[in-house]
Amino acid sequence: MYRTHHCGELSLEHLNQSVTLSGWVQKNRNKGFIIWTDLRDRYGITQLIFDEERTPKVVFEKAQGLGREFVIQIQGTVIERESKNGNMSTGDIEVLVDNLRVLNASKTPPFTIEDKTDGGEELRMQYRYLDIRRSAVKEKLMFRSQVSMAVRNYLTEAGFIDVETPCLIKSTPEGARDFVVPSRMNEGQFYALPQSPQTFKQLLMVGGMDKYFQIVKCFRDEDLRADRQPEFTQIDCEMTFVEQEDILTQFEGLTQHLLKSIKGIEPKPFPRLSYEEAMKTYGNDKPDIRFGMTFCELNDLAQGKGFGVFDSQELVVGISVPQAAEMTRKEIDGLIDWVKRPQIGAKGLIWVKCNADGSYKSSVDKFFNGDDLAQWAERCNAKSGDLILVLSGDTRTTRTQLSALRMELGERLGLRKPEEFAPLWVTDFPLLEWDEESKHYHAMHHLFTSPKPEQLELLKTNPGAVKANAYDLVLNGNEIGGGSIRIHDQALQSQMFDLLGFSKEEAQAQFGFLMDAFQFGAPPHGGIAFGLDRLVAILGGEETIRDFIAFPKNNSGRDIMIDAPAAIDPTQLEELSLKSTVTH
RNA sequence: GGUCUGGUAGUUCAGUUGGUUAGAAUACAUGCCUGUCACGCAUGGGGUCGCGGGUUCGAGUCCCGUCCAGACCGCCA
Repeated sequence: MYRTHHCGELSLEHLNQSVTLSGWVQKNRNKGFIIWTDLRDRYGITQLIFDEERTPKVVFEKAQGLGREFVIQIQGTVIERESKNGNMSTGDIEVLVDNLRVLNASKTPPFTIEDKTDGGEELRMQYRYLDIRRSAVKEKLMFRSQVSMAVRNYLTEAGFIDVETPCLIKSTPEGARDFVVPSRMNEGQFYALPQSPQTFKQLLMVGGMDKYFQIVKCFRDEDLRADRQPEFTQIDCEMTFVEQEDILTQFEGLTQHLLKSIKGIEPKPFPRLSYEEAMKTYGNDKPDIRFGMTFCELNDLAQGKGFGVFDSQELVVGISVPQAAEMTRKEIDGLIDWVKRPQIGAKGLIWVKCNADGSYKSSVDKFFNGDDLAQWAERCNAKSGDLILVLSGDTRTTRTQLSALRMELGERLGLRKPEEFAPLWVTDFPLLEWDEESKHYHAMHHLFTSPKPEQLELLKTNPGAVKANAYDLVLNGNEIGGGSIRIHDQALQSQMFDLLGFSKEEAQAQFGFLMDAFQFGAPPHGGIAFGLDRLVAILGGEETIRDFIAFPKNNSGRDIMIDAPAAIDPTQLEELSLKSTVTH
């Protein structure tokens, strides 16, 4: 038997008991006459003691040879410490070792296995198995397991059935690029890995499963970010005989359950914003509503006063930054440079200081007098001591730019508090978006999203104005879930494919199976999918998902531990009917 | 596809206007140490300054290219 106890459980209750422990050597403190060894496993750390007088000589000598990360098994007696350590749960006791067995030696690890490791990102990824020994990573993985179990429990309780859908499916146009897998048995043909199990879950509804969920890997071959991996996990859900309201209620319930069971937050109804309101108020369809600085449009106040920059623009819009009037000229110039960076791309930034004495000082004093600026301040709900920042330009771009500025300032001013959670629904997304490049509409959510039923006529005359029964769940400025009521009518689905630029033949070839299914009594249905990695990271108070994934890929989509992707053997290529493109 | 930041000891980093033998901390090794827990003290080993080219009497430092990593924009229905 390798152990009678783990390394996190011994206390004064176990005094004088003989115990067997196994684990990793965290650290040796060798004082010559006495050696303390911290023994670590998943559960904690227990201090071992090797003593010149009390430990058998052979064992004491063997202990001299222990290095960091050696795997050992010891047998010994639990004794009370002479000097206790209040900082650790096992700090009252130590184990006086009688017997020591080295189960496996270890090379010196390339970085320290500690909470505050000295290891850089790349090194930690290369030796991820060592990184996982650190409580920082280990606890994130355990946290993820906790969230995922809470999701399963809630959905199972609510009558959802967990069904697995295939990973080897068919490549589809629209949306993200697919990862493809060559088929050996079908020469020249390829499977694709699913970007989501979308069509399958709809077919499960046609199959009468009523309520489905799956915690499932999805794959998208697109560029990565701190919150984006090429393979990621979705909580994928679908329900039959539901309207939008039913879905929102059900999954607001799930999210509240998670907030309550994981973070102890009492449930409150989630605010709802239409897409239009979100764009107008926050310039963003995934607003962080933990802080204010909402947009105030100033066109009527700022135009026609002789300031040419404003007069010619579609939108003049500002935010009021609380208590920022004290900013120095240099700091404000810093902000101006920040919005002028290519990533943001603003031409400039107008500022108005609302001074404590009630006066105003702005970068456009030549064009606007105190009364004008007072009106701006009133519109922006700016109080004395606040700083108003104004951008102008075409509506879409300007909103995006001001939103980026708002988020940056929220970050800098410490308003994006990780332990505060502000969920909301964003609803009434446009069904379609015009794409200049391809000269046709593409689906804003996805191909199977239902238009608002009352707007079916509008679909024929002005498709761009049609709203969808689509909704996103937003948490702290991140989209953590999105879904829609689906089309279940073959004719309407066909009309959509048409609008999206599919020919009848293409639609039949790509989605014939779905159109067929719709002709055999497809029920009304809808659903939602949550990004589990993101959800877990945000609940954990972070926005980088990487450490919540056991073996993540790097920025370039590589797994540097196993060194994938990699070239494959020419014979393997031949077997797959693929020609080698590598020339030697 | 693009923008920005970085690459110097096992590791994390410092390195001035270009100038002698490239430093610190930590890790590692050896010795000492009668209660450590970030133990302490002493000694020691450890460097192709990412790679290639250029400027210069002289390059870790300046220039060009390239590779790698990270953040972001595009992209991600």
